[in-house]
Amino acid sequence: MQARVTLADVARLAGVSKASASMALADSARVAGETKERVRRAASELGYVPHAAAAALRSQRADAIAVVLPHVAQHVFSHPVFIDLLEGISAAANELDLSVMLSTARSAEDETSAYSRIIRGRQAAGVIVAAASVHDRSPSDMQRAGYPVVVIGRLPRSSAVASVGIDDIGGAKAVVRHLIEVHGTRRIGHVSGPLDHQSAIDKRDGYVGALAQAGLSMNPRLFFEGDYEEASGRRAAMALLPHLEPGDAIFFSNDQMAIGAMEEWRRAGLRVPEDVRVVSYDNHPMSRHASPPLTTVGADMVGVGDRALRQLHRLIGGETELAPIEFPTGLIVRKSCGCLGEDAHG
Amino acid sequence: MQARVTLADVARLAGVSKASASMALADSARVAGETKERVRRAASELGYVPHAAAAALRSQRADAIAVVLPHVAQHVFSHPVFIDLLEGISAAANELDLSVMLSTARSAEDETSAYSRIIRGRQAAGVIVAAASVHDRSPSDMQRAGYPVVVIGRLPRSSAVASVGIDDIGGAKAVVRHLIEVHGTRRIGHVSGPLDHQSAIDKRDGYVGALAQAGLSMNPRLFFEGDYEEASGRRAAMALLPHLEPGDAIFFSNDQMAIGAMEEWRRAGLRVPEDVRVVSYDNHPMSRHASPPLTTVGADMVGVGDRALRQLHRLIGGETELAPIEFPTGLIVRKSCGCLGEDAHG
DNA sequence: TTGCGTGATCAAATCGATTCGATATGGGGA
DNA sequence: TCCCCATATCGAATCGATTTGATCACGCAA
Repeated sequence: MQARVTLADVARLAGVSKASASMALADSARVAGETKERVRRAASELGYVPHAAAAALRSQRADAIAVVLPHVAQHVFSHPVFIDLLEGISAAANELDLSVMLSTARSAEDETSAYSRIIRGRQAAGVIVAAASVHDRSPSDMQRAGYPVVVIGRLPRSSAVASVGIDDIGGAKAVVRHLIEVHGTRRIGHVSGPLDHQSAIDKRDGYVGALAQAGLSMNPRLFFEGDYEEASGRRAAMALLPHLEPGDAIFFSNDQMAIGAMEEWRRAGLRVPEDVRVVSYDNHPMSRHASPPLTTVGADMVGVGDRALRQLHRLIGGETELAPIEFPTGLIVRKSCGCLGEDAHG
Repeated sequence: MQARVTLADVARLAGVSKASASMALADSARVAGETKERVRRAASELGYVPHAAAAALRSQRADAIAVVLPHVAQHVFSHPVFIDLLEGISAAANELDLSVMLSTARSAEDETSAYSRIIRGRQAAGVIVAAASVHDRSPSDMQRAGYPVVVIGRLPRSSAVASVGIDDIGGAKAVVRHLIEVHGTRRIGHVSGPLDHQSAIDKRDGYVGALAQAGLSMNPRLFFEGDYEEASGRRAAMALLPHLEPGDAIFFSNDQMAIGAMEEWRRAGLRVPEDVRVVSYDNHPMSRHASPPLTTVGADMVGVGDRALRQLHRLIGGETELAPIEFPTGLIVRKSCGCLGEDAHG
């Protein structure tokens, strides 16, 4: 392994002091333009790469941010959604010259220790927390302690933590309204996500709201609390089956549960959408290939990741009191609701 | 933000010097047991968390590793596969008290700069590179420069870089042999991945090998080089269509292309597996829900990630000349090959 | 010619932990 | 009683960059 090139080497080659070299590379106004040029040339000639730890130590700031995925979130974000988030975060981080640390915690203790190690050890200047449960106090604790935190997902209005979320209420409303207005459906059931998660709460609220606006009310027999996993969709399918009447529709709070349920129903001889209409949420890549292709609700998760990182960057930069950001959703109409126009190809 | 607790504070509370405190927390044999205990108590009482940058600077080693996903790999690993890898890496890293940095590069220049920033800046003690192209020199360059590198994916035998891969040759052979031996198929085509990637090369070689062993040879009209994306599966479907004869089979080198192709064929009135048998590779979650469910080849990608991290850890620890590791694959028989036994549920 | 102001450069302190040669302490043997 | 050795602890140097008060050089005005 070749010897490290240090700032002292660069300074020596450029014929200036370490101080000037450092300031030159930081493009400070205190050094003359000609000197800057000379230092920069020396640096690139030697292939100088600053030692991140040394810089971080002296300047007391890290050029990395952490993405924390609490274990409770592992199934809240579907894989593709999480990849999109990471992609958005990572691209924005590249642009802002920040490194991204990934921290997945498997248990609750791991979680606190991961938080501590990363934040208090100053490995990262701030944290993006993905999909915390509404009971999770860590984000607000950390924020109160003065650490920059951005939560991905909508937060209860009372929270003071910066967040970048999705308008799940609006998304759910839109897809339920589609059932009511386009298909004239009047009995609409719901398979929710785990109701200690804001996303699940919001989708349920949107669903209830859309019903109410149409003068309908929800039928408790057509409600099932799932956990976003496919298996719970299958369970929901069986639980709802005895109460389904011709022309009913079910709104699943994610695609995976809808897909599991549809397979279960097909096995039971039920046809979608002829016997029961189905709509869902997430626009998971799989939803396009389901049979029938799912009518669902999507959002720009890459954009969410991007904005989350930028918000965090502003917090790190000293800004405070950032208003929550909420991304809009888009209705993706396919066949499972009873619309025939679009093919799986679309 | 509360003031940082530093090692000096801990030492003061414990009534020892910084030196002893440091050695106590590192569980060194040079400090007495009773002292260790006192220091540990003081540390936990104050909530001491060591400053990672300071430790890294002095000891000249980082407690983080980097996962680099070159831009060329973005579509080589499907999302679920990549998530599994990350999960394995991340879990093992937690266990070994290492942090994980994620670096995705969008362009080739970004790539070198990302490598440099992370490695030469000593942010990470080593790197796991996912799915480099066979033309990518960076891994071996870095390895030659003395940096610990583990590549995920099989490498050409000549390479001296540590790797953790999948036995794609064996996997491809197994699934093609299934077509030959169980279904008696004699005309078997192949839609490969991009042939500058080892995984694509290996699957093609496995396919050719299985044919040869059965005394069959490949028909060039039934070959198509795709790029692992669904759209290229669709293109392959159209390109192969005119040359398909009843009873033919096509081996797709990943599930996404197979799914795209099957949809295209269905639209053209072709039935799978009645008119054309289909097998593929990856055991993507979607493959189970395809219609018909895909017969495919899977591997333990979480395990691969885990082993990759552990190999890297050994390299960092000074071991050298680690033999390449190759994970076995498993054949997952569903309906697309013509087998009827298993249902999508399985 | 001298003095002063300004912009460029420099030397030295600093960040927080680790490391190692030096020192203190205490017990056992002569 | 005295000395020596082993063991436990300590002081100070160190990692590499950043930062800031101090110094230097130079040009211009008096």
